Amino acid sequence: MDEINDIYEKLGGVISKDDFTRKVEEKVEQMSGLCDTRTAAMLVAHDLGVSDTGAEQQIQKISGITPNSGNVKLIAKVMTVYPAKEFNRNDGTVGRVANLIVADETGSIRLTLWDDRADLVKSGEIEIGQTFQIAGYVKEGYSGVEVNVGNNGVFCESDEKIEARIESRQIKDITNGMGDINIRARVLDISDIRTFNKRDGGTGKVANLLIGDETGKIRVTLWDELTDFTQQIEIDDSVEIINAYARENNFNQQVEMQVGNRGTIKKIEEEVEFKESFTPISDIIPGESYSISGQVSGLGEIREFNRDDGTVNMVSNIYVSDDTGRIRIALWGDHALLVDELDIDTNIEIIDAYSKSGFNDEIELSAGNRTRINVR
DNA sequence: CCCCCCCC
Repeated sequence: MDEINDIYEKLGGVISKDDFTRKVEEKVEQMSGLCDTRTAAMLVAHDLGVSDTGAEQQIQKISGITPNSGNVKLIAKVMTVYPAKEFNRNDGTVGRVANLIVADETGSIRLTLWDDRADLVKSGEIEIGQTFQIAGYVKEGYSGVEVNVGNNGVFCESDEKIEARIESRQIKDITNGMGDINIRARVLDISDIRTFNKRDGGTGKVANLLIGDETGKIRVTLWDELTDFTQQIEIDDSVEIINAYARENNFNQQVEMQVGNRGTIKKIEEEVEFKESFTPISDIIPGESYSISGQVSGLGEIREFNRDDGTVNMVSNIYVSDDTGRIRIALWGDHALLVDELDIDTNIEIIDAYSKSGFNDEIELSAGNRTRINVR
């Protein structure tokens, strides 16, 4: 308890030493181990209206934290808790590390807890929604600026009311290599769950969503347990994704969002707006993905064919016209069956079809399994 | 780490 003497001295006798010690012990108990004695003493002093306890430092708002902020003190709410991990140090001891995302009213930041503090994650004592007084040092981590809290830092539950803000990115601003992406968006398409063999011999699961906001749309890849989420949502639901990262896909060079074991996705009540943008048929050039809206102006037959790998598929061709032109659409797989339901002049939207130079060097659209077709 | 861009 000697460590709290200097704090008691600063109180100038507003309380007896015994009462102060008792209050500190109560505070430690209240915090159920989430607070060390010294920090508890500072909180008690603060409760008594004495804030000049020598360790007071201005509370830093998260939006103002930069890689050069050094030691910072903040009060923030836990938004995401990642599992604690153990690792072996060179000296033979076992280190522990855990990450959180915390937020205040100005933004969010990654918090890295070490050793004893990481153990609080492992023991389940840190929950989403709790608010903490935090003191740590800032450094540039592999996915951006983060606050590190080791054994010399402060990590202490606080009853301060924090209006936490997770800043959502807009889809148009997502670029290759970006990390810690938070986004709210509308679900436009949901894939089946596929399984695959991992390099290490295990089995993995993968599923995709297409999501959109006011600024665009992007494909999202969900891995392993997160694929179950595709069973819990429907098209036009809105979702919030926390901590995704963006990577360029290596087969068509599109930037996609990945949600791995560090990310979360959940349904939200707020409805995110999305408006499909349709390209005039005359503006279509080969090698891109397009959405068009028009009327059916030609109908072909369903045809079965064998692919090189021996599998059987089917295709039908239709033509669609708008005010600017007319284009052939190849409907692949199940889409081929649609010709039986269409008439000339039926209004149709072909969404996310791939353009290429086809038969007779004319540009055509391929409606494959990532294409949606609306008939109205 | 996973996958459509295939037909005549």
